[in-house]
Amino acid sequence: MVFISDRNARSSTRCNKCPLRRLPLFQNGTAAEISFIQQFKVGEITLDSGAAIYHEDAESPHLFTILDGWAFRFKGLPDGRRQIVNFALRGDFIGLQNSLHRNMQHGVEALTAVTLCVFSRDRLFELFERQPGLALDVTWLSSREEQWLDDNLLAVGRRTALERTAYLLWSLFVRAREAGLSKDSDLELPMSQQHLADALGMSLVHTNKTLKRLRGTGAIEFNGRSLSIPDLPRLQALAKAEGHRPIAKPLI
Amino acid sequence: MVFISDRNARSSTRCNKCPLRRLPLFQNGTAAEISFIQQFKVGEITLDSGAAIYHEDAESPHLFTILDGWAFRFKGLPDGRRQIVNFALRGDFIGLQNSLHRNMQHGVEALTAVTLCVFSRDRLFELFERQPGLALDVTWLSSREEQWLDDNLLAVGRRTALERTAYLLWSLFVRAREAGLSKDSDLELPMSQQHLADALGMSLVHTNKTLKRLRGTGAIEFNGRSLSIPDLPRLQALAKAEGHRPIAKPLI
DNA sequence: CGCACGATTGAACTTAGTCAACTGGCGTGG
DNA sequence: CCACGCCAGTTGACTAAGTTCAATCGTGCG
Repeated sequence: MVFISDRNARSSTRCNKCPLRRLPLFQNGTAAEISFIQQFKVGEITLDSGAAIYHEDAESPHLFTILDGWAFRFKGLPDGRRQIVNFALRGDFIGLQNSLHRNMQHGVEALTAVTLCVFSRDRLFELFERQPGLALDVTWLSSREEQWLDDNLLAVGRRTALERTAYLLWSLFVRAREAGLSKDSDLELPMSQQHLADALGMSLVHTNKTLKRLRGTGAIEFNGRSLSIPDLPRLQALAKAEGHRPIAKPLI
Repeated sequence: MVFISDRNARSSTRCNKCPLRRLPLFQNGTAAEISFIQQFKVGEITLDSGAAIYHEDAESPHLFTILDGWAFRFKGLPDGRRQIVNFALRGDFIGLQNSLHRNMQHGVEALTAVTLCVFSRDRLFELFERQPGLALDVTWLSSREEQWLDDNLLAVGRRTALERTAYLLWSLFVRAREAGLSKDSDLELPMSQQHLADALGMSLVHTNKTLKRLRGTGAIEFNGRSLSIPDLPRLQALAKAEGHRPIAKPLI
């Protein structure tokens, strides 16, 4: 499924020149760490929109960091119902679960064309042995992902449709802005309303109507896939979201 | 808040004699690892049912493994709505998020009286430096917790009330059985219907009615807090759950 | 006994899902 | 160029699911 690009064909991004690390969102990392990450990196891969990064029940020998593009993680029920569990964008590390657990039972799909840094699962233990700081970073990332899931679970389980939709758009905007993907209060979202519905745990029709209602509040403008948020605090209030404190995250 | 028992007052359980490790659910661990865990362990603490293990916004210097009893992890909205994000029982490691992230934003509460092994957050890095195998175990546990959250999110977002309730009881039973807490097909559950409702993302009334409907299918018997599952595969089918493959987990 | 608390039930109401039709943009083949 | 079909988005009407309100039941306990 996953095709690893030939490193000789086109040289992949050097970790010490990684464009992501320049963002304030990410920690600097020591020279030794960056050099280790470079060795840990097996190559780079580009996938088209809609391609499977992980299949829902296959095992994978790779871990990835998203260098560019959007993806989403999902789980499905046998009859086709699907829940998008989280979105992932550049800088996000994915695949820990798939690598650590035989039966991963969740899929990851490219939402746009994506470029991924590819790491070898087999060398993960080596990373833990030789770079305890990086190992702690991996764990940090894992536990932050867990926090996101907590947030999403709270949203899906206890927020009303309007709050939940506001929350999703608010959190996507905040994350995208940190990743340098927004211009002022504008953001180009890559997902269809069906994707949003699958993330919200609502039907497509109801998602559509809720978006309309949300537009009606004036908190957002949203036509096609262009989101604009004239009053972020108000959207946050509608979402009943707590303030967001930016923290520099590790980048692997 | 948290009171650490005096190790001199009453000797705490020795890790090399930990009663949990005898369960097939847990990996054996090498002598060196167990001895390190013993040093990592600061003490033991017993809390009454209803006590806060972590507050919803305080920072804590400790990590815990549940030695005995049940707890639950939850997140709340300002107006009092609450989502139980997961239940935890003996052998479960809790607090990684709270220790790694300043603003943890979720609480953990004792559901029954609980006994906890207490670890010092400050020594976590030492663990990563000196015991890469244990560090990987910590990460493994974290990513498995993440998988549970994925499952719960799928359940809350996409399963019907009946499926979702069946799923919750099924997964609680399977986990409790592995932890040696069930007798045959019987299990004493420690939580009220309000707890179940908060975990299911449903109202108390609807939870009650759904439980009645579920009893009506004959898949479960459930009076008071005694759950009995005469036909586990049928409950699993009602829950639209995939089979469960038992895997020995690390114990820290 | 009276009270507290969790469980249970019925009824009215609100929210969300389903079905079905329609719109508008965009690309392709005639 | 234009007709056509496709697909995502939009809308209304109807149905199903879930919440809220309110009352009742049962048990354990001071």
